[in-house]
Amino acid sequence: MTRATIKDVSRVAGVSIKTVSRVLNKERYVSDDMRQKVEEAVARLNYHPSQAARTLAGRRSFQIGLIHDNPSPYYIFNMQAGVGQRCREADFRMIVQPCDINSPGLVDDIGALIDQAQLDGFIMTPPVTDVGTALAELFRRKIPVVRVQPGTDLTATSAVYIDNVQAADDMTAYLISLGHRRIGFVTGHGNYFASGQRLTGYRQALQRAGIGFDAALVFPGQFDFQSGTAAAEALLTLDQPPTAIFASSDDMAAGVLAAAHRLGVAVPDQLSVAGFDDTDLAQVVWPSLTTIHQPIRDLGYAAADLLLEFGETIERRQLPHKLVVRGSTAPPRT
Amino acid sequence: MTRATIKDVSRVAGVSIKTVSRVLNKERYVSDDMRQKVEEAVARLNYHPSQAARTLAGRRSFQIGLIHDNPSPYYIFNMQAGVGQRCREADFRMIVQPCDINSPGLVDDIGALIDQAQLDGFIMTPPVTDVGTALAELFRRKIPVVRVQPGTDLTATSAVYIDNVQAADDMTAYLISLGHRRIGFVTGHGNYFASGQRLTGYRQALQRAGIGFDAALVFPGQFDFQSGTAAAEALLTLDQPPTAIFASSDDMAAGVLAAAHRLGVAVPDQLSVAGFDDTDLAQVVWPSLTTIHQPIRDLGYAAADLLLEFGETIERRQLPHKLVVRGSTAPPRT
DNA sequence: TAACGATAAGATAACGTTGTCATACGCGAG
DNA sequence: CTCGCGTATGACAACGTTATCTTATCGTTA
Repeated sequence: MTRATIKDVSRVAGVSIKTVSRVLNKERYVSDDMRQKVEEAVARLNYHPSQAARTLAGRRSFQIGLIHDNPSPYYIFNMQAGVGQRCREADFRMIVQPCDINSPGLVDDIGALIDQAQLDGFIMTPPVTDVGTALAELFRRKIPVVRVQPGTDLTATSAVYIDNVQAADDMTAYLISLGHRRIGFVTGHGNYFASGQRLTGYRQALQRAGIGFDAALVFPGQFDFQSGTAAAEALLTLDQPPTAIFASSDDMAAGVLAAAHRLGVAVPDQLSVAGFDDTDLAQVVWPSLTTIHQPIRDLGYAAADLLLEFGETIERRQLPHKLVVRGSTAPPRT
Repeated sequence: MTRATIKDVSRVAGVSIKTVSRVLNKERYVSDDMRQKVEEAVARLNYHPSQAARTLAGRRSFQIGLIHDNPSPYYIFNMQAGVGQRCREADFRMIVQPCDINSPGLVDDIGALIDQAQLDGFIMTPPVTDVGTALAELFRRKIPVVRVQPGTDLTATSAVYIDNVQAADDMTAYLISLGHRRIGFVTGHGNYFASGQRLTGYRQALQRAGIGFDAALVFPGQFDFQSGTAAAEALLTLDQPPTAIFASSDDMAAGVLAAAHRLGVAVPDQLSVAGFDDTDLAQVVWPSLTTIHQPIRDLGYAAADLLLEFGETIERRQLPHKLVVRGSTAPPRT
C-alpha cells in the first residue's frame, strides 16, 4: 500500500484535481456538493497532502522557524509549547533551531534554514532578537518576523513582550510594602535587554518610596544559579547587609537561597528572597519563591499568532505579568 | 533577488544539472575537477537546495520525527539537544511533535505527520515508546524507528537505554555502604517502565546486603514534586522512620527535601535523600542532591545516530549511568 | 585488437501539488 | 435579448529537485 495522492482523491470523488486542491485550501467558489464529495473521499482514503509538493508548487511552506540561544530548558520548553500549539491550530509546522549568538556562522545558518525550508515566518527569542546582523538578513529576505521581548529596533518587527520595568517595580514595591528598606538586587546577563529593564524597575520603585539607591546593593549576575550564590555571599557579608534580595531570575534566587542556607541565614525570617520568571524551580526549592510570573507559553502562542494573523504587518502585543507571593518573603525582623 | 536554483549553479559552473546534483549528494563517479567547479559556484551563489524539491523528487526527506509526551522540560530540552546535534551533523532536520498518549487521535496524528512530512525515521521517548497502537502504525508504514528506554517489545525496534536496574542498585548499595539499613523508596509513574526497573534495583541491592524488604518503606509516586512531599510526610511519620529516602526522580527528591525542611528534619544529618536523573534541579536545591546521572543528551544523540547509521536494521545501545555524590547524603546518626 | 567493465557526464521524465488561464453557467441591468 | 459580472469547474504548465536511461571515454583483459 502506497500513500494516497490528490489524484486518487479526485478519482474517488469524481472531480478534478484542482477542485480537490480548492477544498483542501478552503478556497472560495466551491459548491457544497463538491466539497462534501471531496471530504468523503479524503476521509475514506485517509489522505494527507504532501508537504513537499505543496511547498514546491505553492508560494507557502506552512512552516515557521523558531530560533533560540537560551540555556533555560524551562523557557525553551514553554516557548515551544506555545508556538507549537498555535501552529497546530493553523496546520502549520514549527521548525526549531538552536543557535549560538557568538558563532560567526549564525547569519549564514539562518539564511540556509530559510532557503532550504522556505519558511513562511520567523520567531526570535532573546537574546537572538537583538543580533543586528541576523535581523538584517531576515529583512533582506523579506520574511515576516516576530520577536519575543526584543531590546533593540523595537518598531522594526512585530513583537510580544511583558513590561519588565513594571514587573520589577511591582516586586520591589511589594518588598518595600513588607517593610524592607535595604533591598539587594541581582542583575541579569548583559546580553539580555530585559536585564537593564528590571534594574530600572527596581530603581523606580525605590525612588518612588523615597529610598536612596545604593550601588553596593546591586550585584551583577548572569541569570544562573552560580550568580545567585556569589551575589548572596557578597551581599550578606556587607557591613550593612540587606534584609531582602531581589534576584532577577529564579535560578539566581535559588542560588541566593542555597547560599543563605549554607551561611545559616534563615529565609524568610532573617532574609527575604524574591525571584523572577516563575519557572518550575520556584515551587521546588525551599522555601518556595515569591516571584514574578512571566507567561512564557502565552508569549509563544501570541508570537505565532501575530505571525499567522498579520504576516508582514507590524503588530505589538504586551502580555500581563503577575506577582506571585510564596514562602520566601516576609516582613524584616524588627 | 530571488533564490538561486540548481539550474543557476549548473550555468555558473558550466556543467549539467545532474552533475551538480551528484556533487550535492556526494555520489560516486564525479571527477575532482567537476566537484571543485560546482563547489565554487555553490559558494559564490550562496546556494541552498530546496528541501521541498528534494523530498518530492527523491525518496528521502532528510527529516526525522521526535515524539514525546513527557512533562519534564529538562528531559525534553536535553533530548532535543542530542537529537538535534546529530541531525545537524548529517544535514538532517528534526521535527518535534509533542503529543498526549491518552488522546484517541494519537495514532492518526502520527500517521498524518509521517505522510505529510515523509519522514525518514522516527524517535520515540517514554512513555510513548510503549503505546502498542502507535508502534503498530509505524510498522505498518515500514519506517525506521528508534525508541529511548522502551519497556515493551524490546526487540521490535532499535533502542537506546541505560541500565535502570543497575543504577538503582548502585544508589541503594551506596546508601547501604554509608550505614543505612532502613531506606525508603519512592517509585515513579506507572506509565514508565523504568519505574518498575528502579524498584527492582532497589530490592536487589537490599537483598544482596541481607536487608529484608519492607513494603511499608515503599511509597508510590508519579515522578513529580508533589509525590515527593507526600512520600516524605508518610515515611517520616512511621513508627520506625527510614534514615534515608531514595526517590526515583530528582523532582520527587526535591519534594522530600522540602517536606523535611518543613518538618524540621535536617538533611543530611538526620535524613539522607537521594534522587535519580541528575537534572538541573539536583544542583539547585539545598542541599544539592546525590543522584544518578542519566545521560539524556547522549541518549538523544545515540538514538539519532542509530536511525541515521542503521536505518531499518535493529540495533541496541546501552549508555553508562553514573552515581553522583553531593551534599544530601551522609552516614546515619548513630 | 576487440570486448568489456568502471568511470564520468548529460538528457529527460518523473515527483504531487498550486498557479494561471480557459470555459461555462446563471442572473440582473440596460 | 444581450451584455457583463460573480460563481463554479477543469486543463495544463510550473515548481526544483532526483531517478532512470543513455552516451562517451578510458584502461584492462582475453
